Amino acid sequence: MDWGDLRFVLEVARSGSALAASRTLGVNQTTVIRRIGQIECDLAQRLFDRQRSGYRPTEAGQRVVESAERIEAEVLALARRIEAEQRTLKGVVRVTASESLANQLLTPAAARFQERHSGIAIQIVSEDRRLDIARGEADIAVRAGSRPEGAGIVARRMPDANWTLYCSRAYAERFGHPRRREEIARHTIIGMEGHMASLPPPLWLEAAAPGVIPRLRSNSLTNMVANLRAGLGIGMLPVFIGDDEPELMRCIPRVPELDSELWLVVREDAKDAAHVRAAVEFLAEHIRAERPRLTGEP
Amino acid sequence: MDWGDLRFVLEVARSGSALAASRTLGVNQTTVIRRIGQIECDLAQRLFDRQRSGYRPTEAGQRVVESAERIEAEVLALARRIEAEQRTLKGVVRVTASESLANQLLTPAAARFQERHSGIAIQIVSEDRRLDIARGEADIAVRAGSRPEGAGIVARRMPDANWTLYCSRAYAERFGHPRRREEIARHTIIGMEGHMASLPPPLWLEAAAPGVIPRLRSNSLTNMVANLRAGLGIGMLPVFIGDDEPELMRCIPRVPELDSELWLVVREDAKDAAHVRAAVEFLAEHIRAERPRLTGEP
DNA sequence: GGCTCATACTGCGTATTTGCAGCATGGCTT
DNA sequence: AAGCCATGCTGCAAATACGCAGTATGAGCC
Repeated sequence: MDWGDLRFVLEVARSGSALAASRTLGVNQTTVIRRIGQIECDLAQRLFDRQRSGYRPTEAGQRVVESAERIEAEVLALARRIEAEQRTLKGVVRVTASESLANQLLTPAAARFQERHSGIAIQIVSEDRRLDIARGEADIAVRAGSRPEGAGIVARRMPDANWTLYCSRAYAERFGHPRRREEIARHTIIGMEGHMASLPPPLWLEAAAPGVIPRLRSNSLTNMVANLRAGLGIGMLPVFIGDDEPELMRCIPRVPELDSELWLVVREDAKDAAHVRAAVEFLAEHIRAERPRLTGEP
Repeated sequence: MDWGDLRFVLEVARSGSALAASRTLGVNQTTVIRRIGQIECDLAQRLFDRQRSGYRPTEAGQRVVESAERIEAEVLALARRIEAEQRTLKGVVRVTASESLANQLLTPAAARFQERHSGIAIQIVSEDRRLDIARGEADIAVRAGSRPEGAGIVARRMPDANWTLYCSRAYAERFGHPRRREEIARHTIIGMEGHMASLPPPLWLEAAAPGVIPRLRSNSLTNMVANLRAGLGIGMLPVFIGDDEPELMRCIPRVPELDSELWLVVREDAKDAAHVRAAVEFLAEHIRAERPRLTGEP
């Protein structure tokens, strides 16, 4: 039995058809069918029901898929570990954060860091999914929300990022804007979607207008900014983003409960490497220096 | 990166050379070298130090080997599960026990079981290592010792198997034989080795003759019987084995502390299948009927 | 110290695998 | 209802991997 065939089983189960699987695997569709046939022969066990609409895993096939998933996780973890090690050896530091945090905090910091440490290369990566630090997808991360848990990482608390309610100046002129929590329910609310919807500030906003279902939802802060600038309603933003937009204005005074924790996360394997250490210290210093912009206080 | 190459890495690390690995893998030695070269190229990472004496894993290679070991365990578990399921579907029951238990308990029971259930095939497997029931290497096991632990199995207590001290009649005529615990130290003791050495009866014997190092040790009960019959000394045996040997005789009266627990273990996945259930019930009944032979009491 | 054995590496012919193009069929949309 | 798209399957040629035989070199043994 060839271990490599498990990868074909996994991909066919995921795609639902041999043809679709062949594309992500980068091989011909006939090859996929042949490999599936091969492993079924090796195991003397039918793993897929052949249908005109594609390949559907049998009960036994489903169990094979589950094993293949665990194997894939192991292989990916291995590849990440090796890549991370090579990165370390080459003196490269990889930093990840959400798009807005990367733009507002990482990019300026990286530029200044380069002036001082020209020998250390910095890669800034902001992807939709949270990269797995412990597995070596990145060395450093800046994360909003509660303290990151998990083995293989070290987390350091940064200044909180305060959120508040924003609308465009045009919106305020036309409709007025809420000045207190009680007035929020009379306005058009732009909600949040996805993993950010569970952060305290968006929850606070929805609680302030009970029963009101937002007609519009953003799944990223960039999109929220665009919606607010278009005058589509009122919505929550971190002050370090909202205050940067001249077309936007704060609606309500600072609410301390709307502070969101900010954490600097370092991969434990990498934290003792000299160049990672240098980057972490610099970043921590830089973010602390940005405290006024983050908290919205002097 | 081809998952199958990990198997080559694993085997080369285990064998210490590409040539030796090629034999166990059933391929040519050049193929092994080429596949190792391939995965090293894919990972852009040297995994083995080439030496005249063979391939020795580098630090990175060692980590790859550890991942490959986990993958191998997953693959083996998968293969076992599938095989166990096919066995169930074909109505085959696989029973395992140590050699002596298999001969004394399983074989006679299987013969009588066949008379009643000719449609159910019974495989009796006795291997050196304990087969992994939970992973489907067998459906039923008879185990001596403390209650078997672990997920995926159900254990049922059987009558205890009593052990006592034996010697050959020839030995007794020539040297006399101990009649009480205190007289044991004056005789030649045949000890036990390996996993059986930790069973209570052998430990009791060694404790009875403190400081005496047995000149001879057996690693199986079959071998112990042979040694005793040759008159090489005195040694412990379960009474269901010792009493069956006309050339051997008990030295001391029954000692209740020398009871060894006996457990009937069933794989949880299989225990509800009709034919497995039938075999378990029959075996339990049979072993209970053998209680006099096991305990040495009427 | 010389011998044998095991090992890694190279060149070449073969065998296996893979890709490609074409065909048939069923579901989905218009 | 009819066309379109995606899918699975088959025959043939190319690409690729494989095995074999031979060479060189170091380790272990007598």
